[in-house]
Amino acid sequence: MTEKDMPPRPITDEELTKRLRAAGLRLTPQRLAVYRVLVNTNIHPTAAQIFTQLRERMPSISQATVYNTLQVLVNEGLVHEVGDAGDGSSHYDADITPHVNLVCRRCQRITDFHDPHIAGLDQLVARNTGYSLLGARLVYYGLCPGCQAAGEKE
Amino acid sequence: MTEKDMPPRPITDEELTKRLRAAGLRLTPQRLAVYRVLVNTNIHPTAAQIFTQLRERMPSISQATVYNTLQVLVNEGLVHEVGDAGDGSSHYDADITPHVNLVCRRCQRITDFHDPHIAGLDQLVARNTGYSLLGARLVYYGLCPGCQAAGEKE
DNA sequence: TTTTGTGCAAACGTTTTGCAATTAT
DNA sequence: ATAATTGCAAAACGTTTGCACAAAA
Repeated sequence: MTEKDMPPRPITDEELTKRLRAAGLRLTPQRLAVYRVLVNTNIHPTAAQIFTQLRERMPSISQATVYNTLQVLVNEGLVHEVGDAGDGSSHYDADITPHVNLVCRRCQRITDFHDPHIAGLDQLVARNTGYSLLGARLVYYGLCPGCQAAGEKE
Repeated sequence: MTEKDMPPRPITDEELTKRLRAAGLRLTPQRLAVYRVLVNTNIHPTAAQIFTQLRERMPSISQATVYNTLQVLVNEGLVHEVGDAGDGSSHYDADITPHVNLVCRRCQRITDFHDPHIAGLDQLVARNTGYSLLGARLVYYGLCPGCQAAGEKE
């Protein structure tokens, strides 16, 4: 078993708190909750999905707070905005390492693809364009393997 | 003078018509006009910008037609949707060759960056994810050289 | 105590839709 | 002829904002 197959060490609230503080943000229960949802999911949720999920355990939270908080987290670089996945609303990702997002046009699911070459692209762009880069949004659209198989049957 | 420095051969209506027909689309003056605007600009306009520009020479065109047409062109793969550039609306690009879009967070301008490695990334993703790819949206955010210089003065 | 964030509701701007008239094939 | 596209207006949708109150520093 190699390292990449190991289950990820769960990220503690302590760690998340540290990151929020390091970004110069005030620590509110809402902020921590939004960030925690995003860190512990792999579905790349929308603001509305985060709001719905949080409301169960935090019934007083408002939609505006979720939107505002996401804006703050994105501004501080703690979270990436993946953008629209074809459903009209923006999706978010707490994985801020260089990687590609894959959007399936059929099942609308978003997955990650990590590869060392992607950091290389970042460097290539920075070196050749003169931009000082603040972030990237690398998204491919297509049909995931499952939906390709399903498509053949119909 | 190398080929990449040569002025691009202007794209004729004939050529655009051929592409629309090849995609199985009916040829309407509105469709050709929207496509022509997109092919002949490098500003990666929004639907609203295209609408405003077209209205000068085609006063009867409606906003809905521009939106519908863009949807059709994107669906047929003739045009790429770059997405939101931080201004709340979606930008479009008639250059469908593999390339990166650079969005300046300060002046909001979008430019293209072409490099052979980008087609390589497409292949890498296709090979390693099992997706059948339909399109890509590769966007970097940052400060363009001009805005970096301007920023230092303020 | 001062500053920042929250929650609510209303507002905003972009994009989509229903439908009758028009146009492309 | 018939099937698709247009234009208009209205609607829908995601997102943002103003403001009074609450909470964090």
